[in-house]
Amino acid sequence: MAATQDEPTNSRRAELLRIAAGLFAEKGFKNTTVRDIADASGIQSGSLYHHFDSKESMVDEILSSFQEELFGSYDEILTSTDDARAKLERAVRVSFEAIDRHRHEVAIFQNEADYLGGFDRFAYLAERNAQSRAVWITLLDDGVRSGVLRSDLDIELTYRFIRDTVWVAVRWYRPGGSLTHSHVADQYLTILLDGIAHA
Amino acid sequence: MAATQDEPTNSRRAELLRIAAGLFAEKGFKNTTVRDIADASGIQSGSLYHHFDSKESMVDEILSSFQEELFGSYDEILTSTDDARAKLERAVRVSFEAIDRHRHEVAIFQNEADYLGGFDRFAYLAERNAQSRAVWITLLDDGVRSGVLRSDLDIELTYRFIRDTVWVAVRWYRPGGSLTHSHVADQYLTILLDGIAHA
DNA sequence: GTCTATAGCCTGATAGAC
DNA sequence: GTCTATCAGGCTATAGAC
Repeated sequence: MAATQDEPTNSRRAELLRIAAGLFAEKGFKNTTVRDIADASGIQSGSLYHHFDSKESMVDEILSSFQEELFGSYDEILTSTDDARAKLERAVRVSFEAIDRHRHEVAIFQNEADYLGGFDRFAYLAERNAQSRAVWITLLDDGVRSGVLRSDLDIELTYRFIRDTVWVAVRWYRPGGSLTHSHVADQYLTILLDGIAHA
Repeated sequence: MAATQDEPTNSRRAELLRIAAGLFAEKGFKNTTVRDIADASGIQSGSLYHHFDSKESMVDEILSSFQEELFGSYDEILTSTDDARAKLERAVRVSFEAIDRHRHEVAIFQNEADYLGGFDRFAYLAERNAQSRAVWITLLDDGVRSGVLRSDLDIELTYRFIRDTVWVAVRWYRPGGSLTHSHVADQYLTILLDGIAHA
């Protein structure tokens, strides 16, 4: 996992990571060259290595700091005193919010986790995946137990459907467009909880 | 779009495409080298060029022939005399069946369509995307009009949720595993139509 | 902190022998 | 139809000047 630095001379570094994240999200990690990143930053490729060890270090820092923030939000929900349905709704809303605020990071994780996960350095991605599964399964189990959710659900499949549908929205959601993240979350929760069939 | 050849001396070509499709699906198109494909086929990389013009031609042939088959199935559903709900269910089932029978092709389309779509040669991918949207929007509109589906749905968002959730299953579905494609389709249709909340 | 220059490797594709 | 050998270009990363 990447080291988190303090803030003094940090702004240039952060700016470069922001630019790299946009390119990684748009074109893919392997498909983005250090020259692409340098061009977009207005410097030469060699100069990037004054700031970062390697291209891998860049994506590592992008992903690990994002994950830290996201799982902080999940933990807050799990330890709250809300009922099962409210927790589930909050988890969905927090996820769409993350897409709104960190779409590059989400896209990179969605597209590259499988590939990067093959390297020792990125083993934490698989751990985060397991942690995320644990969060959703807990929420769903609580929902069924408390009678908020139908008891005939295949919990594992339901988890996969929710996870996939929520995160894959990063492919088309654009912050600042005509759709707000909360409208998308509203519509999604309506469909998820009550279905699309006429009652 | 790639030329479709007749069947006489075709089996070696088809075998090589099958191997390439597996690698493209697993590691990504850009990330799979012609040497990878050659190694997996037990030949040298130079020999591949006796069968194919380029790596691009290989993925072109893989994708275009798959799309042809898939859209044939959609057309059958659209022109059938089923009612709106049955058509929607059939479209979902046909899609999960496609994941079962052609998961490499589906995975490649899901992962690479954005990147490949940038080349003239792959412009048909965007057309197929628009065609697919037209199919689903038609089915949903018919559903609302005939009273089978709720009238307060945001049709465009509903379409995206269905499309995404169905196709993204290719990331975890494995043919021959403990889950059958029809079980997955059943569970998915239950959630989609009636929701996960206790009635 | 950025530049120029380049090492060392991997890539897609070609040419000609068998 | 497959092999060997190779070209030309692109890649990450490094070294040293400024």
